[in-house]
Amino acid sequence: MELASKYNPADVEGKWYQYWLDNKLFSSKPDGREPYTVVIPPPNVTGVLHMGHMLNNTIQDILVRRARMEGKNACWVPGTDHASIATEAKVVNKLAQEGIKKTDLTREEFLKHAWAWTEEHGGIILKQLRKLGASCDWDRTAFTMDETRSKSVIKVFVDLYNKGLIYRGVRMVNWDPKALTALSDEEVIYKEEHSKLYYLRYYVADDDMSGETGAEGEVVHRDAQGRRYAVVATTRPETIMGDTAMCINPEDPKNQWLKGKKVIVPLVNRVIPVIQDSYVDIEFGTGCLKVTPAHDVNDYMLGEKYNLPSIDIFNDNGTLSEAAGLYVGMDRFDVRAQIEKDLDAAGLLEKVEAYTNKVGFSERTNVAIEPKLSMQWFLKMQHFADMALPPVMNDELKFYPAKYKNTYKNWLENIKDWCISRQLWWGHRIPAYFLPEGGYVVAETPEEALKLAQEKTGNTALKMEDLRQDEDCLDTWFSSWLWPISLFDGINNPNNEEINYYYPTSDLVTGPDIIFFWVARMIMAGYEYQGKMPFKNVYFTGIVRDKIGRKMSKSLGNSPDPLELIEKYGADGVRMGMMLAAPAGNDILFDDALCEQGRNFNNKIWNAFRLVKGWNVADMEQPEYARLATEWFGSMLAKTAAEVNDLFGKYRLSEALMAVYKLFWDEFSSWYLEMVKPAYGQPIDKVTYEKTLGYFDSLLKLLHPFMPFITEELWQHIYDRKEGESIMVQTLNIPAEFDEELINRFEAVKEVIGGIRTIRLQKNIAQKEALSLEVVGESPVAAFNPVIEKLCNLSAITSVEAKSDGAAAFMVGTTEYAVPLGNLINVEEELKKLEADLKYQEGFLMSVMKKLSNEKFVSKAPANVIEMERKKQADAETKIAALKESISKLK
RNA sequence: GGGCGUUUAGCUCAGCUGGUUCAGAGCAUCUGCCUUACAAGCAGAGGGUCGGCGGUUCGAAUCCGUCAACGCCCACCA
Repeated sequence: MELASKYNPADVEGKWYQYWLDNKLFSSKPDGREPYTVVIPPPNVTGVLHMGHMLNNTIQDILVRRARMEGKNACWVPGTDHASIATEAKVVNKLAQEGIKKTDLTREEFLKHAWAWTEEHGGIILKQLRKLGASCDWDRTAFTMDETRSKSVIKVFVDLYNKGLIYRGVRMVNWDPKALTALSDEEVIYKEEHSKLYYLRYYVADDDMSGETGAEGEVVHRDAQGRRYAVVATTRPETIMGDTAMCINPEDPKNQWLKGKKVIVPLVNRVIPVIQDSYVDIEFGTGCLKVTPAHDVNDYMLGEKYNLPSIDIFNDNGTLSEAAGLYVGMDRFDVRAQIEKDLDAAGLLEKVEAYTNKVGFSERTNVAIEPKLSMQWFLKMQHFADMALPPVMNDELKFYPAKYKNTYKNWLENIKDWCISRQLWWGHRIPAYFLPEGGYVVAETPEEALKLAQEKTGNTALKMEDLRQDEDCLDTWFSSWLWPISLFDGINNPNNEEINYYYPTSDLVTGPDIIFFWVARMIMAGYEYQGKMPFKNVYFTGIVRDKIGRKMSKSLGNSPDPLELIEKYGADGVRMGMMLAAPAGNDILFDDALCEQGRNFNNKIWNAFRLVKGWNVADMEQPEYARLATEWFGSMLAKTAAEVNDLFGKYRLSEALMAVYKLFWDEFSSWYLEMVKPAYGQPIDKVTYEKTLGYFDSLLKLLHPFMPFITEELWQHIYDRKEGESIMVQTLNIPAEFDEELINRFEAVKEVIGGIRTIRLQKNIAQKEALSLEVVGESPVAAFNPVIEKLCNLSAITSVEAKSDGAAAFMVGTTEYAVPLGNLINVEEELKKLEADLKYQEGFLMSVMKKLSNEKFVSKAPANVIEMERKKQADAETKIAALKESISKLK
């Protein structure tokens, strides 16, 4: 086989992915093996792959492939999310470009467009995941709005309604004036905004102009005519048309004079009462608060408490309604600008200050949220929170990293009811049916609804057409929270074979940004509908940032196109690049250079393979150096495999990868292969060759979860494989035992070899020129002499009483080694080096002695620590003696 | 305003319940090599008073206190 000196991913990736598909290697069916299940966090159906997906799915694939190679029945279920609000927004935009307004369409017409859009753009992202090597069972591909999932959602809604956990009511909700829908609290993002604080004059109604100076501490404002007024500070002057009261703190000395008064809303000229409540902060602004029950959560609360009228001055799209009386039809922000001018002109604006406050924005449309009173459906959450908190806190269900337990706890302990209705069409329509004479019924199908309606009203003549189904649909997350169950049809078909086998799933890999949206709610649904946790472990990935720490975003243009990266570095290279930078829970600072490192590693593996496959095998005895090498590497491999195993158990994937990387590059390529490599043109013995292939095979298996493509390619060529065989379904069968002692001894051998190499480098002696090595006394690693001779091109290693004159010496442990160099040696340089070493050793000895002569140390420190110090002392003394001797000899 | 986390080499990070020369790894840098697997490589080397201060201890990167910087989450101050 002819092999290029560079690995070309494009030649192999497509081929092997197709091979895996053709041989159904990703598919999983329940059987007698232990299941390993992962459900994908479903990406938006019309989304495209970005770096966050790359990271997330690389991790999932690594875990899944690893589990598969551990002999488990691995099942990774893919799918997409209908992403109600995001997709509807896209469709609305697209229609708008074609000159079609959503409001001109019927629900059915709009949904037709939405489905067409979904079919056109849907699933692209899943195709892209294949390029990455994702080993999903594609036959199971699901969609949150496909038939099975939709039925599950409706069934759950009805069930929860019947359990009394879902209710309908008018509440203050987060209103998105662009998407024209209510949002849950979690969908609102608060951002700091530089705005203004407006101080407005509220004149006292029917003022008798009394109280000339006011009482102690009172602050009474008067205009030029002597009329009294209160000053109210607000960030939202455009809402004054909705004012139905002014509120002061009864304890506020400044405003005592306002008690029992009525004031006039500026411009509007409506007379409103002054109420008193301790909610008002005396210190803030003037201590006077305008109360707009329809447009502020706190004001709403005051309105309820004091039975104030509520005037909704906004239309759903954020323009002012007829009820406002002024500025009707204008946008809320235009009104703010205009009303400032008008108030000023009317002499009703006391002053304006710069002010920074937090404003809620819609997560999806990024417009400022308008608190709005409206009729919505809610899910009571306390019941769910009570179930979902303990298993996480007591680590039955583990979070990696564990710090997110705190976040989780905090949310659950302050849980609020979940607003689950959305004023959208793209989604699961709420199965509530309104009766002609008022009231409603909730049922899974219109037929059942009719039956219920007839029962409820006692009117058997009631027809289907008389019922009107609720127009709203459900929050997207109301379907996602069932994902681990609904994927196995556990809602519609409880206790079926699949749900019993695959549930609870094993690992969930997702971002901490959706811990409330999704993770927490899946845990709730899991306990409610399966009585069990939905997954055993949650691995929270970090956020992918660019190399200087900025979030990747379209507007910054700092987000690379994953597919271009794959083209440039190969899927394996990109996967490795992602993993090198991604310790669990830390944000990852992504840099192309990391993919380059991944690509280089691929190339290294490729070339090691070229070397090994290029050898000619001869029937000859195994040389001692090769025997030693194989023995050592066998241990090294086993040890690293155990380490990797441990790291996987802790979800420290980047460290696991690094361990394998070093094993392959340093131990296998730089040490092992160099040791067993026959001289140019010479054959290799059969035993060593077979061992080497075996090691290579093991290494490929260890690497496969991280780099599926190149490992498959080489695994297929390392031996002759049958059609249908694949590395991905092999089991990792690396022996568990290893000889730690052997590994340690070999570390000393490496030091000896390093010492000789350093001498060669310093003296500029070519590798071709053979040297000899003297060991003063017995070498503790004498058994490895054949290896040292080979790697250092030594003609001999001899044991001597005293090293010869003109030898460059070095120490490994307490043993001294020397390379005779004849006249090549530079006495002065050598002395300098030895003296520097001596100085260090003496200093070190001094610090050890200081400890040992400290009575408190000797009396309080544990015996083994003292023992260690004594050994340090002895070793240092030996070294010092040897160094001194070398120095005196040179002199 | 509350809570959590981070701070170790130029960069990204590891150092678990204090004690093997514990100050580490990868990358980057520097030096020497186109040695017939690989220059996307090989062989070497340099580089940090472990954020500051104080304390506990025979002994602190590690434990405690405090300060600082940064990051994240939660919260109704108009």
